[in-house]
Amino acid sequence: MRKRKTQSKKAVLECLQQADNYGLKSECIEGQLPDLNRVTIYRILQSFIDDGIIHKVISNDGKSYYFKCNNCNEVHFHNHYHFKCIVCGKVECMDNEIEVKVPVNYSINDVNFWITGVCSKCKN
Amino acid sequence: MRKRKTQSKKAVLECLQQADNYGLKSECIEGQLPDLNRVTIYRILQSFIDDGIIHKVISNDGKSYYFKCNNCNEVHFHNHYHFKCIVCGKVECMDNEIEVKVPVNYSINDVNFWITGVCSKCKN
DNA sequence: CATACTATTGTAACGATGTTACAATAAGAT
DNA sequence: ATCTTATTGTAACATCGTTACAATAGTATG
Repeated sequence: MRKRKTQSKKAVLECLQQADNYGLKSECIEGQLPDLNRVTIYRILQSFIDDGIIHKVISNDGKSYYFKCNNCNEVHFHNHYHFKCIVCGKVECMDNEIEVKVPVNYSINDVNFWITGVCSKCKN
Repeated sequence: MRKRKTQSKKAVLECLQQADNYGLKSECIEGQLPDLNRVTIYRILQSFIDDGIIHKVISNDGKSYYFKCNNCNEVHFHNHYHFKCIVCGKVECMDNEIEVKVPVNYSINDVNFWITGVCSKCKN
């Protein structure tokens, strides 16, 4: 028998889908699904990552954010950045590509770019 | 009375200076200075940050790395990246600047760029 | 539908990283 | 040499995440 479709997984996935291109902290999912155990949420998130449904990015404050994958069908190489607004606290997955150059004989496996600032909605 | 020069601070600073442009984890400093208390090391590092002598960058695995400041005399705005080698595990502060563009009406306060890969020393 | 198998979940405990409170120690001004 | 207080050590706590194990619930089969 393989993976099962459970109420818990469905609920977590809905949370992530509603967040759109905004990332969610595990803590935030806990808040939205108080009936689900903390450990269960971590396990479900990890299983989604294994399935390639979501990806996890660690922010510049050391906390994990989970994103529903939209455009990264096959490859999970992200040469774009994530933006965290210091006013509303929301984290956005930005499409803008970033050109990356490393010295000769250095090779790249993965990148993790964070920009902190104020988003357009909070700028007035 | 102001800040005092202590043996402990001297020892921690030496660790950081020896590391050159490589960053150190608090854990690593603990290993090099077993006589110093864990809490003391955290406090000394924080005081160095307050003094502008070092800066702290959180890596893409969520761990803190501490760097002795070399070129960032006044401003601590880092639009360069940090490179972590997946073979030797060392973290380097890279000089290469990265051009950052954000959408209209977004403003930047800080950036945190990490690249994971293999450094030239580990490539063979 | 009833049953059996086992993936999933809840509970408790642990581990790693970092912080706080408070008493003991030591830097340095007098 | 003494006194003030910044610094340190100890213990405890906080957060985020993981592990072990028993209880629960999907789902494949009769």
